[in-house]
Amino acid sequence: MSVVVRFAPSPTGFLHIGGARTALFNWLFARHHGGVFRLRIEDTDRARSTEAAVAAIVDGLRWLELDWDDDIVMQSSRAMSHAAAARQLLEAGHAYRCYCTPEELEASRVRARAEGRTLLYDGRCRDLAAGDVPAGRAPALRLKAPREGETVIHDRVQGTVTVANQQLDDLIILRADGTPTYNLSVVVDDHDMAITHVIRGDDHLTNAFRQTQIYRGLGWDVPEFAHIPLIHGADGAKLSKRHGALGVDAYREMGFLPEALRNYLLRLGWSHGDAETISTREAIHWFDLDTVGRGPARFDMAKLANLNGHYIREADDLRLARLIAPLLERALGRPLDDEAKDRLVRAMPGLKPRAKTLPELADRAQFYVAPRPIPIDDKAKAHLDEPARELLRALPASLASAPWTETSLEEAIRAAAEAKGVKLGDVAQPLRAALVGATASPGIFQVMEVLGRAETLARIADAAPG
RNA sequence: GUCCCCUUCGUCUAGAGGCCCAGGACACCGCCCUCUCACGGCGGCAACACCGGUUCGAAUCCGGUAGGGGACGCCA
Repeated sequence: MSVVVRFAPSPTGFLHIGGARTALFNWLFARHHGGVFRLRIEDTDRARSTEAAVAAIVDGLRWLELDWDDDIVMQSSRAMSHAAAARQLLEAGHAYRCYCTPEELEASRVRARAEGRTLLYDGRCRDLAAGDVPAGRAPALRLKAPREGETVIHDRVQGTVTVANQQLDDLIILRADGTPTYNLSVVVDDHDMAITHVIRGDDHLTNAFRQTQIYRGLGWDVPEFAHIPLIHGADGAKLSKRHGALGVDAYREMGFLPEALRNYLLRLGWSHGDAETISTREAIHWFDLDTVGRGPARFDMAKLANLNGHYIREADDLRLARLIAPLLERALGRPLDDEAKDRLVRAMPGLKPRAKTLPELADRAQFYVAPRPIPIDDKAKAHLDEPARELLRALPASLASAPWTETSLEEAIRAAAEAKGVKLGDVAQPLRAALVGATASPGIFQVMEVLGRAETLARIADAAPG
């Protein structure tokens, strides 16, 4: 059987991190099985759905490089099919009209809660006699759910889960205004889109039972379900929007690479032996539902940062230079010229192992492209006392005949230090202070090579005039 | 309240009766490398929620307890 899966977010905000993981799992499952990954926007809540949110979701998926197949399906465009299914259910006797008002229903829920009773709908409109139908009220349509027996789902992640039908009430499938509700829309759309596997968050597990009843009422095959555990915050509570869950755009702005976020999300609730850094190729090759864990996982920013550091080190120099250029331009308040951009690319090998995020990388790179005289922080200034400046003033002469490469510069400066009877560090730290303006940086000889002879000598002269 | 699910180091996890007085990764600590800071290498700290049972033998199977989570909308 060929696999067809979907990611079906509701456009009420950004693509949050839990949704991103759901999308990733669906995408990996489809790619692993050579199947189809579709995107459906569940925009039937007209009040809360926005076009901006649709754009944010699409942007988020694109940034994560989770490409979908076929056109995006807007759920709102499928109202006719939903209504037809509702009609079919009504005609087959699997649904009935309910005249209770939302206010009445809410009131009985409040009462039930206060009295410690079940909050389920009691089905009072199920067998309404024609004479008892309230006049002038538009009815909602409810599913006539089985009252006895049990409903069982065979979940690819959660296993076989059974619920007594007494625990499942008659859910509304069509609102009084004729629009379909979530559970009906999902079933009809998944059926029409030929979805074979429904992979979604754990919070939908109870919906799976109700949806199973709808499938049965419609006489359709039930797809396979896989309910993956939710991601929790550091405090162990559900990582929800109101709990400060962030959108993937926020992670992007924090300077995480998409491949790092993908790898991190993948390892949350899924594993392949001891594998930690997993390429997308490997992920597609290895991923399957049966190895997804059952317990919720807590989000750990430190581990994400570590993984991001790994992917920064692996990333292409030009790509990284392009990613941080805008950050540097903002910090410097002016555009970078070609020489500066080129310097950034050549500096990247030395910069990469020293940053875990893009802003950090930009920060560490700034001295390479800052205009002279470069600012020197207090700790660096401490390395520029008079004896140190004296050492610096002698350097240009020692460097005069050295080819401007990292290795020859190192040779020349080591020789100069030895001749003066000082340790290499006694020269290197003042030099670092002069060239970088700070006490930490990539190897100082590499810094010199990247800066070039003219810029290096000029910065030395700035720090040790005379 | 009712129903469902979950429970291995602080965190993510390996583990599917003997390979486990529990392995890896992050974080933390120490050492090494070293011109600084990182990276890297080496080492350390640290967990089978609890109680019963089954078995020659249990992290792994069964039961209970405790804790955590999710769901109960004319939201999705």
